[in-house]
Amino acid sequence: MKSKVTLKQLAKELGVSVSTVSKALSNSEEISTQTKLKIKEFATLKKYKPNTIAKNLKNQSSKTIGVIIPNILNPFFAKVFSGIEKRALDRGYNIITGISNESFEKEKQVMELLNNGSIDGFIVSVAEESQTQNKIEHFNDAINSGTPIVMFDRVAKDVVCDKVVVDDFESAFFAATHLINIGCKNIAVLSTIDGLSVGKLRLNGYESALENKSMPNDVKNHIIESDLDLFDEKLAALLNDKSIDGIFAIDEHAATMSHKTALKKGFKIPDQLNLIGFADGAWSRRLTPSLSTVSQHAPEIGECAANLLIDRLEKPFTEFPKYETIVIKTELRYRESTKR
Amino acid sequence: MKSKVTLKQLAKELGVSVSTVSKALSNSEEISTQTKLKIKEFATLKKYKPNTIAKNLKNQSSKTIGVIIPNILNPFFAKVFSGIEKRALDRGYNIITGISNESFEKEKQVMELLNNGSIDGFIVSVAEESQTQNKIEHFNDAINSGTPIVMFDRVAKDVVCDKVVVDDFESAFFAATHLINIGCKNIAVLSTIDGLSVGKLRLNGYESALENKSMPNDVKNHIIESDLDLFDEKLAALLNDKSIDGIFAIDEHAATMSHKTALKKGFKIPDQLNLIGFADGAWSRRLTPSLSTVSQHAPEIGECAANLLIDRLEKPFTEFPKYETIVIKTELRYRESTKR
DNA sequence: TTGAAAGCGCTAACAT
DNA sequence: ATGTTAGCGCTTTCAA
Repeated sequence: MKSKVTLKQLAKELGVSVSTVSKALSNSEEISTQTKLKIKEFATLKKYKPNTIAKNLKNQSSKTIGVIIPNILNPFFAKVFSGIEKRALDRGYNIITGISNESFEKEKQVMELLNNGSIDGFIVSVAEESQTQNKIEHFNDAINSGTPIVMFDRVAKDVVCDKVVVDDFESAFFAATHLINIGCKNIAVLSTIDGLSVGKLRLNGYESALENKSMPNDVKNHIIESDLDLFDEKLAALLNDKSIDGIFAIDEHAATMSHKTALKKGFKIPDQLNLIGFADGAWSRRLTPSLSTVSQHAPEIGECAANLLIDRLEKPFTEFPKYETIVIKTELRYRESTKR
Repeated sequence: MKSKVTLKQLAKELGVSVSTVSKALSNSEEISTQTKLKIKEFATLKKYKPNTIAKNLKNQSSKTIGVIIPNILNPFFAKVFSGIEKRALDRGYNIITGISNESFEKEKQVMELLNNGSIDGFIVSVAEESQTQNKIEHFNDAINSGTPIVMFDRVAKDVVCDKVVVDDFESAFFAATHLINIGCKNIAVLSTIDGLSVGKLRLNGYESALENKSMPNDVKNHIIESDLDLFDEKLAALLNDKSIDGIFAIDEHAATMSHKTALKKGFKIPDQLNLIGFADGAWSRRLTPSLSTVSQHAPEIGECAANLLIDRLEKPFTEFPKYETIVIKTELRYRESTKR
């Protein structure tokens, strides 16, 4: 049953030394063509598979990347994850996954668990708790122990490492400007993620857009509330005001709930009310009317992060580390929830 | 920078032997309390972390599970995945992830890549291509090489291993019966996954429900079409028939599209048309009206699969392997798309 | 061209 | 109570 063939066994059965087999299989010049041939044939016959763990121990590297994300059910992270996986596999790396569930403790626990030879580097999107409380020692610990980190989307500004982000400010600015351009006079902005860096940036982008167009930035049109039940209540109250003609939703929950609540309150979308949200899931297309969104090119973010990390891993240590922050452009997807 | 402390270093600096340090850190009875204390203190001071790779090589086990899923963007798989991750972490295992993208080649490639000591066992949901073409050698290869597999949801019936499935037949039977009970006379059934085992079972369940209630099983009300564009066309054509008063959607695409198309065609849901679909994503709640679904308890499936695998891994080889197939019960979630 | 031997970091049986 | 030694599977220098 357990058949695991080793170099040693091959060597014994062939009557040669272990090192000869090793060299032959790695196509070394030192070995004669015939022995190489013979050994290789025998190895395939025996279904020999080199044991990666042993190889890794030898090389002091695992060819594995630890990916730590807050929540795999969030389609944005799921998409980034696929991007990472794809790129990593292409470049010969495996992915070990940890899900922080937005918890600092879990994030820290998983990172410590993995940072012991299991992985060569981390790709991380910071847990909400770590970000709001600015807990970053565990990141610095990893970096100081020689394990590079690439952060994406939710980035800790005080950690010095490579980063991949989206132009949150600009895309919010652009989206809000679009609402103004199609004629909205009374735009509401909704956020349940003001604790996160990206949430703040998006809100700022919205405010700048209003200012830029000399529109009043009326705080009664703001719902900034991270308690989701409370958020839903406030939203229902706000939408009793039928003069609201535009909504900019900064996160998925806000986008979903404003779509649902507006329909329930009898708004015609997009005739009376135009709706744009930050969203990545397929569900934004599935809604009726479908939702216009700011798309973050999640798969590219993942591929980019994987490239950054692997580049750094494969760069000799002598080269001076210049950390980069790469900004991925977003795209406004015009669907049925906004007027043309 | 690269600080990686080893047992050897600790031993040297403390002037004791490597094995003393090893034993002390693993709290061996053999070592005196004071030396243990001294060594432990020093180890924490030096931030010693045992190298898992070395430990794994020694133990001939990696405490890692390879999870191969067709598509992480599918919320069902994402949920199962979280379940696996949660359970595995609790039981001290890591997860290495491979995404097959429904491709047989990729599935095979990833499995071969990992089955070399990197992982102790696999949890797999079979790629569509492997399932439709019944390609299963790569599974048997893994099993024969001593690596156990647990399959979930999409299961290869000819592979002998532990399995976790949902009672697809019964849940479809139950859902269709519910449609009949609330008064539907002219029910359509929609599937884009008739190539998959689960698709066939669900269709059978639907048919049995009709038969059981002596309803005509009219094939013109069937759309069984895996080409999605073609499916959408056929669906639009079908819904010109305003006498359709119930839809049973066997997969996510069918559920989504029937909701969207029915609204577009002017059906009042649920007054004129009752809709039930197999679905797991949060999006089914987000639709207006929200979608009644057959929920598959995805996280439990994941936890169950992880438990099965780890149980088998930790069972001594002497015990005779009795393979199990565990059936997880589904649940019908009544939402706004069906009459009460 | 081939083989012997050391070593990656750790554990554990076996001395002392 | 502590140390010596061998070995997990592989690579790689060095010797033959």
